[in-house]
This record gives sequence, structure tokens and C-alpha cells, in this order.
Amino acid sequence: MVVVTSEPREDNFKRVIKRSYSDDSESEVARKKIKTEGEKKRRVKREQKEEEEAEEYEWWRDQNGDKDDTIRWTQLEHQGVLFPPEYVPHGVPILYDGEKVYLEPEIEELVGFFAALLETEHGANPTFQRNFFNELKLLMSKSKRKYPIKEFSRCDFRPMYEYFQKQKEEKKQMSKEEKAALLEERKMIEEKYGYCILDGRREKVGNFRIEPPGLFRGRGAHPKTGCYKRRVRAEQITINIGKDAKIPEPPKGSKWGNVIHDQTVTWLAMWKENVNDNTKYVFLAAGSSLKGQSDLKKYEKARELKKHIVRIRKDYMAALTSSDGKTRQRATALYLIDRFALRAGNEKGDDQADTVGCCSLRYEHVTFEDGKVVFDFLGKDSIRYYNKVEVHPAVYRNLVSFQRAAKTPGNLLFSLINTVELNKHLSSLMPGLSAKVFRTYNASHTFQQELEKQDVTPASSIHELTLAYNRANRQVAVLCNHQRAVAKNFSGQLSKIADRLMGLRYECRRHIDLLKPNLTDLSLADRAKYDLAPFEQACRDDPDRPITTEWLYSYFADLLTKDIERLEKKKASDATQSNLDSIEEKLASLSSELSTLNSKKEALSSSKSSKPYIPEMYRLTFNSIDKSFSTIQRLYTRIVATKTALVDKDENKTTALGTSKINYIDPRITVSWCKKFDIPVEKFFPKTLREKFKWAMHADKNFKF
DNA sequence: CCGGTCACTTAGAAAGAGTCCA
DNA sequence: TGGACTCTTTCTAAGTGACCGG
Repeated sequence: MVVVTSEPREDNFKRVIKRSYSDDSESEVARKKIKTEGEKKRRVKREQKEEEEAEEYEWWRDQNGDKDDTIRWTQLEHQGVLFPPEYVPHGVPILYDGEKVYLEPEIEELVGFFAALLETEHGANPTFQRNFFNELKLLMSKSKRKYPIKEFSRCDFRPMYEYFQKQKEEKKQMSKEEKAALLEERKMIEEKYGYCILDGRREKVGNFRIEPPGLFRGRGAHPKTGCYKRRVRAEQITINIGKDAKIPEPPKGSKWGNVIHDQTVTWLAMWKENVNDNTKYVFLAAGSSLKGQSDLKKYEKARELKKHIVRIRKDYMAALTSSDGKTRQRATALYLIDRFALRAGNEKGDDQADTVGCCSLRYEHVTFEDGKVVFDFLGKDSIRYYNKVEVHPAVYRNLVSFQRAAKTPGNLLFSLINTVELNKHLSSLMPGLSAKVFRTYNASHTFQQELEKQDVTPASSIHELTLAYNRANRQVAVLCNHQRAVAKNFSGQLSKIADRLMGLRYECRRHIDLLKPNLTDLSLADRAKYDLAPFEQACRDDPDRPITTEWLYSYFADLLTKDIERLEKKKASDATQSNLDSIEEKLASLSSELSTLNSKKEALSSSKSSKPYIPEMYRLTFNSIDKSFSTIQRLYTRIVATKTALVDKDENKTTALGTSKINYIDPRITVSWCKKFDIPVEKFFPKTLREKFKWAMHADKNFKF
């Protein structure tokens, strides 16, 4: 969709045009493109003009290469972290064997964490349930009170769940003023904790909120999912801050665990989480100079790989047939990492979900079919990687032999190498090179290529350009296997669109049938003006979903039902004495048609009447050639739009475009493309991404990755 | 070399905000 | 006009890879 919806966006657009599109005449087209759209769609008005136009430090302008990059800052001031509110008991019981059980606050809190997730996948996950229940039993055993609770299956958390639902509902029903007050409060907090002073500049802090307690929500088959993630106290937190800065005040009655002044790291605070013993950090926001610098560095490193890639590929291709087993394994792994954008695959512990990357692939993760290799394994976040691919014969032979050597499921395919070794080898080929650089390189490179392949010109509409961009984006997302859960009601949504499309096709066809006989008397030249061929093509039946009489009856029944609803509403809301009669009359005829239709439908199976019945109010009458023709044109446009929407939706159902846009595609490719095609970068980078990619916004229109 | 630690990037889910459409 | 749907932001889990000490 092409929508310029609100004031700020329009504002941004103008500013970006002014700031980074130096040639004014060129931006004229783009401005026009936006203007009409903007005028048409703009509705919501919001004040908020600021968006901090403060004289910004443009760090990317003075990158004098190799400064000491172990020191990350010289001045650092911040306000510390924000703790979640203390627990407030609600006193809602759970049921055990149907009997109410009231819980002391600490236990009630824990149980509440579970009750809130009752209707989610976590709540239904046996591991999650078991881990949670063990935690609960532990807490109960430590309590002075005696609880009757012994078995999970005899618990009923519904009362608490329903209580939470009710609360959510109430929150939704809050008055405007209350909501505004809440927002104000949030703003105040952000103002205080959301910023720090870094080398004299005010920069945004990312996650200054301490993670609230809850149940650990591990992904996939994580053995610890459902474990109690405890409340974090000031005593567990280490603050990192400038020597001269004022140390932030810990909550009353508490002390920071530690305060350090480490200039070689970028975090402001750190603590250890209790479930997996992982370290959690408070970092600056993605749009900060520190993050921006390393982002730029990442892409520059990937571009550096461009200069070496031919040699490196030659190198590992040759090594595929090395007599040394280790070398052969390394080369094969590199081939997979380079060709299929696999992750390195560090080894993992037993207390984590069983997921793999390249080096940790096992016997069972590859099979061989029709001369191709099938990869099927769970990768990061337990996302399934399934790919049936053709590979170089040497790679095929190697994989077969590695698998044979592994003998049985559970054993490593690449038994002689690991990520450390692989990366060591890579860094010997190019300084700073590691496995993950290939993902960045291939993603950005693919994106640029795909974008060039697209059949668009600067004259193309915004819609076409957006489509082209997203297609290229999608190629990258597929390459990197970035997935998302299929939306809850996806198939319903799909068939809804498909149904709408069928309706449009039908309407288009009957209008064509109506018009056609009227064209025969026209002169040949005139007839050419009303060429129906493309429209006839468009409204041809989808072979998978032909228009049957049965469908037709449902279609009209649907139309009738909707019309009736509309009229009923009208009757209820603004019926006056004068129009009440006509409304009633219409209603009566509609419902009589509806019952006629229903009985016709009933009779369908028995009698095979050839001509479907059409309710009177939906029969068409011919008016004029021009009118009829323009109706067909309109319908055609809608058919085409609906068709693309359908294809797009289906292709997008499991592919997540965001991850590659945020992490893998050099933003300068997008910026330069936007400049070349005269389309505002806002179309592809929402506010936070523009913030994150500030450093890329002035990329030249001839920028090449 | 190896295992552990540390710091950082990358990831999908969930929450929240905005928009669309009947 | 409000409820469904979509897009954006936030949240925090899950990776990568360097380094360190034995």
C-alpha cells in the first residue's frame, strides 16, 4: 500500500528531499507523487513537530580511519536503569479440585505469570507446564502456609486468567484523559532514563527497563522453558559509567552491585539472569553513534569481502577435493555457508534447544534425493531450514562420505572442524573475515542484484516501485531463511480475498456479456476503441475455483444479507416518517428475494436448471456503451489489484522481510536506489530505521555495494 | 587446544499504534 | 465508528566470535 498518512511523515519527506537530494528539479516528480497521495489520504492530524532537528553530530563525516578503537568513549553519563513496579497482589484464587485456593503474594505472582499465558502456546506446552509447576511446588514448600496443591492437572487457573482478561478490557476502556496521563508519564520516564551523555552528546539509550520477572519463554524445545525468571534487584546490577559522572541513585534502601568505569565496552548496566545464567546488558539505542559506527563497519567489512570473494571461492572449490579430510570438511562447510547463507553453527549445551548451524549439522540433517541434497534442520530460534538443492558434484560426494563416516544419527557431519577453526582460516584469507560476514555480503549483494533485475523506471508508480523493492527484499529474506508465524486467521483471510476476486470476475463478465451485443453495430474503427479482450481474459474463471450456480446463490445471498443489514441500521438510526415506508418496502423485497434464493439453493441438488436465478435488484440493464465500458474498466482494475494482493499475501505468509532489512541489507543500497528512482526513502525505512541508518542517508545515487 | 566468559549482533513474538473498511 | 487487519516498535531470546587462563 502506498500511504502517506500523517503530518510528520510528510514533513520528513520534505526534509529528506531538501537535505539529501541535492538536485531540486529531480525531486519534483517525487514530490508530486507524494503530494496527491498525501492529500487524498491524510486524515489524522497530530501536533508534534519537533523530531529533534538539533544540530546533530554527524560522526560518519569525520571517520579518520584507524583511531584507537578499543576505547569506545571518554565521557559517559546516564541515569541508570528503571525497575519494574513491585508486585501488587490481587487476591484472585485458583481452583484446586474445584475448590478455591488463595495464595500468598509471592506465590500468587508466580501463578499469575502462568495464568496469563493459559491460552497461549506456552501455556499448552508440557515442558513449560512442568517447569512452572516445579517452581510452584518449590515456592510452596518454602512457605509457612500449607497448600493442598499437588498435581498440575488438578489446578484450574481460569479464574485468574479471566481476571486478567477483564483487566485488559478495562484498560482498553480507559478514558481519553487517563490514557493521555499514562502517555505523559511514559514520556517523563523516557526523558529521564532514555538518554545519556556520550562524549558531550545526548544519545538515546536502548533497553533501560530492567526485565520484569516472569516465566522464561524459551523458543522451540527449550528444556528450561517455563522456569521462574526472578525479579532483578539493584544488588545484582553493575553500572558502567564515566569516572566523573554522577552515579545514578539506586532504589531507596538498596545499593548497586558494582559500579565500574570501563571505557572499552559500550554497555551502561549489566546483570545476570537466573534461568540460564546469561548476562544481560543495557546498551545504547540502535540509532546511537556507537551502534551506527559498528553497523557501518560491518557493511564495510562485507564490501571488503567483495574484493576477495573470487579468490576465496576458488580456494575452497579447489580444497573440496583435497586429500586432507579436515581441509575437505572445511571447504565443504564454507561452500554451504557461502552458497546457502548458513550460520556458522557453534556447539551448544544440553540445557538449550537442539538447534544447529553449518558446523553443528548432524547425520540426520541431510538426505539425498534425485541427485540433490536436502537440508532439513532447526536453526536459530528453532526455525526450520528446509532446502532441496543442487550442489557441485564434489560437495555432493563429500557430504555423502561425511555422512557415511558419521554412521548414525546424532553424530556430527563435520566431525573434524569447528567454528573457531573455520573462522581462524577465514581471517587468514582476509583480516577480520568470519563466517557471518558471508551472510551480510551475500544478502546485500543479492539485494542489489535483484533490485537491478526489476523492471521499473523512475516513471513507474510508487506502487510498482514498492512492489519491486519488496520483491528484492523477499529474495534476501528467503536466502537467509527469515520466517514468521503464519497469521492466526491467514487461510480465512486468503479465501476472503479469493472470494472477493471471484465476485469481481463474475461482475466483470456479466457486464461484458451485457455490452458485447451492443458493439456489433459499430464500425470497425469504433469497435477497436472498445476492445474487450484483455478484460475477458481477466475475468476468466480460476480453474481451481469455478463459478458454479451454488456459488452464485451464496454470492447473491451475501449481497442481500449485507444490504438488509445496511437498511436495518439505517432504519434504526435515522428513519424519519417520510422514508420509513420506503425502507420497509425495500427491506421486504430484499428478504423475500433472500428466501427465494435460499429455496432455489435448496432445490439445486435435485433440479438441474440451466439458468441461475438472479434477484431482481441485481439484474443489469444496459445504459450506454461508454458507461458500460468504463464500468468494465473499473472492475478490471480491481481484479488486477486483488489478484496481486492475493499472490503477494501468499508469498509473504511465512517470510519475514524485516530482519534482513534491519540487519543484512546495506541501507545505502536502498538510499541510492530511492534517489535514482525518485522515491522517498520513507517508503521503505520507517522512523526507527531512518534513525538507525542516519549514516547511510547521504549515500550517493551511484552507490554500489 | 579447550572450556568458560564476555560483549555484541541477530531473531521472532508480542504489544502497541495506525489504518482501513464496512 | 469501531473492530479487524496491518505496520511499527518493543522486548528479550538466541546466536556469533573474540579473548583469556590453564
